[in-house]
Amino acid sequence: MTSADDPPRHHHGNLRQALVEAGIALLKDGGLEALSLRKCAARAGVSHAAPAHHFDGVDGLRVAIAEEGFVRFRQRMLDFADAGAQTPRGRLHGICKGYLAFAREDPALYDLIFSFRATSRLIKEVELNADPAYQVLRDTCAPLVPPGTDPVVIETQVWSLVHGFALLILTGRFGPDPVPEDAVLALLDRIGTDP
Amino acid sequence: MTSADDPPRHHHGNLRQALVEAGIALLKDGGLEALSLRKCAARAGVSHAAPAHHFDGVDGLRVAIAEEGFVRFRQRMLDFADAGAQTPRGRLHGICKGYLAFAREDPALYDLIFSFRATSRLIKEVELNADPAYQVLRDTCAPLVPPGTDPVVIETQVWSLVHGFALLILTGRFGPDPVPEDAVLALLDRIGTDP
DNA sequence: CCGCAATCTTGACGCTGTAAACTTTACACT
DNA sequence: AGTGTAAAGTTTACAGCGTCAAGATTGCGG
Repeated sequence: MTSADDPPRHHHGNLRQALVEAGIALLKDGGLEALSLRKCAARAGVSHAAPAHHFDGVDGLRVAIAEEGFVRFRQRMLDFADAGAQTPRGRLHGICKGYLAFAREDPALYDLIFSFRATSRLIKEVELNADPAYQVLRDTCAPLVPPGTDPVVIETQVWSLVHGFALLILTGRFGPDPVPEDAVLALLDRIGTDP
Repeated sequence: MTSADDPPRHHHGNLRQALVEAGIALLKDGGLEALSLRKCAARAGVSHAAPAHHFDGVDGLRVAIAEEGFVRFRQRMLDFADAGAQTPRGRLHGICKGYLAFAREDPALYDLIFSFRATSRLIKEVELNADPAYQVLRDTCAPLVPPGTDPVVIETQVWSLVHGFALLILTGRFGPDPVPEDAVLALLDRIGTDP
């Protein structure tokens, strides 16, 4: 358990970080299936077994990459929220646009961070890393929750809508046609309002 | 069935179908990562290279399993739609419940059919197999499209919402808590209505 | 200065997908 | 009926993968 500001310790400067970045690069130009321990090791200039000293197998590497992925995911949402209108609705539009931007800019990394299933033994650790990103969504939804309504209702509606839309884009459902993003934003605007 | 010491048969009754079913069984009890050509072959009682005569590599097998998966997916939606109230809203509730039922009953198969990305060279073939299932959703949405509205808007809203919710369930986002399905159905009921 | 633990390397094993060469079966044609 | 050919299945082989064990290297604390 090394903290972030430890000085570079042994042979390689910071192999763990180098391996994570190598993995992110592999994802970016080869998709989910291109990610492998041996290729990360090769890209970092170390032997194929070196990563074993930093991660618990390939699953450990995937968790570590997801940790970094969630950091970037959260930042992308905040970037867009801060850039738009500083109203509750404005910020909600922002995080949704950031959500979609991240999915489009780095689809394989997006796939990776959402590739862990409830049945996985890793899910607890992943959720810990994911929580700061989810908190951004919760905080943005909070001002829009009508009195007497469970916040989970609003969060689930927003989240399902945007997450589903992002996945449909990634699966190519809309082809080369202009993506009906306005349809999603229109429905988003009705969440939390009185019918 | 063949007994143990039969000479090698060079014509399996319908090996292709047997391999697809073996693959679906593998998915069901081992998840996406448990699927392999060699295990399918072993389960079908055939040598490891036999599948090559029926599928174009492991990707071909995945496409073939997805084809069968979409058939079952479509049927599950129709089952639920036919079982509920025979009104436009009633049928919409039905297909959404069927959608979620399928995802919960066979999560790995659900993962598989939505695992193909827009950048894949297989996407055209997969979309062809997927279209009958998507058509069910389009047909169900059709009566709910307000005059002057592009049907794609309504379809995208319904689809994004339900697809996103199904994925969030699979990723374990709601934990062992009762899943806020009512929240999604409530928003679903507002799609296609005047604000 | 010495010992030790962390780090990295090498080598090996089993599993995977894939290709090539071979054998057996089914069927169409003369 | 006999034959030739294509389809279907087997065997063998090879490269890439994750993983483990054992050995080498490094840096730090006693």
